[in-house]
Amino acid sequence: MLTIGSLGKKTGTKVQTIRYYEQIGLMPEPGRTEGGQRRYGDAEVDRLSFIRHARQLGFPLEAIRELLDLSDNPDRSCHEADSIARRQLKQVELRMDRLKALRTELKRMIHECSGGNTADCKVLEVLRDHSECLTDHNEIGA
Amino acid sequence: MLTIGSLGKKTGTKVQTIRYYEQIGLMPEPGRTEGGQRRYGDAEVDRLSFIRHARQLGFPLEAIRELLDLSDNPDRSCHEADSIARRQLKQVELRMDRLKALRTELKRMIHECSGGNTADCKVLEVLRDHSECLTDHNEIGA
DNA sequence: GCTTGAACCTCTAGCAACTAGAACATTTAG
DNA sequence: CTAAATGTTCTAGTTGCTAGAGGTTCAAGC
Repeated sequence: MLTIGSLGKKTGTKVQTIRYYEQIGLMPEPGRTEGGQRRYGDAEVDRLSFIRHARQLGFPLEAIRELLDLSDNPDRSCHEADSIARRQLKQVELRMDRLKALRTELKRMIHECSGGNTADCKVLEVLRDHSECLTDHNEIGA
Repeated sequence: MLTIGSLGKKTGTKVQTIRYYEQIGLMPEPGRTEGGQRRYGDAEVDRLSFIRHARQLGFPLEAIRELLDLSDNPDRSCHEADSIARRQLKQVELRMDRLKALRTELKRMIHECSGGNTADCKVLEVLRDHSECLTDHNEIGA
C-alpha cells in the first residue's frame, strides 16, 4: 500500500495534482487509514500512469476521461479511442502550423532589428502595422 | 468617437476583452458619455491593434505591457524590444519541438490501430505502457 | 512509551487570458 | 416615444493545475 507521496513519486505527479484528479472524478476515492490518510494499490498506479502519459501527449482531461472509460470496457469498439486520438493529432497539427507561421514572422522581425532606439525599432514597427506581415499567423485560441 | 462595440469590431476584439484590458491597465481609461458609456479615439484603436497583433504572435500580456512601454518612449534602446522578441521566438521553437515529438507518437499510435474492440486497441495500449514510446514527448507545461 | 519531524489532511485562493451571464441603464432609429 | 440594440457593473466560470494556511497523523529513534 502506497501513500499519496510515494504514488506521486512513482508516477511523476505532484501530490496536489493527485488530489485534484480525485476531486474531479478522474481518480477514484482511495481507501483510507484509521487516521484518514489515503492509501493506494497497483490499480491506482496504473490508472495514474495512464492519465499522466495521456497528458504528456497533450490530451485534455475530458478526452482522458473518455479514454479511461473505454479502457474500463474492453468489449467496446476501438473506434472511439481511435477517433479521440485522431482528434488530438488534428489539434497538434493545427497548433504546429500556427507556430510555424509565428516563427517565420518573429524571425523576420528580429532579423531586421538594427539596434538603434525604439523610434525606429523594427520589432515595434511590425507590431504597430500588421500589413507588414507576410504570413497569416494567429496564435490566439491555440 | 467610437463606442466599445465598434472599437471591438475594428480590431477584432470582444467587448469583454477590451474591458478586461482596461481593468488590468493595458488599455487606458477612456472618456465617457454623460450616461457613462466609454468612447474611444484613434490612439486607442492603434494601441488595441498593437496589443491584438502581439497576442496573435503569442506574446504574453506582461511582455506586451513592456513592449507598449518601450513604444511609448521612443528614445529608449531598441535592444529591450529585440530581446523580448527573441525570448518569444525561443518559446515558439521550444513548443514546436515538443509538438513534433507528440505528432510522431500520435501518428504511430493511430497508424497501428487495427479497429477491433478496446481489449486490443493500440491507442489504449500505448497510453498504458509508456515504454512503447519512441520519442521523448512531454507537452505538460508547454 | 514518547517525542520529533516529515508527510499527510482540508480548504481557499491564485495563475493566464479571457468568456459568459445576470440585472440593469443608455442610446439611437423609426 | 417606444423598442431594440448596445452599453454598464459585478460575479463566476473556463483549464489544469499550484501554493499556502493551519492543523493532524505516521513512523522512526531514543
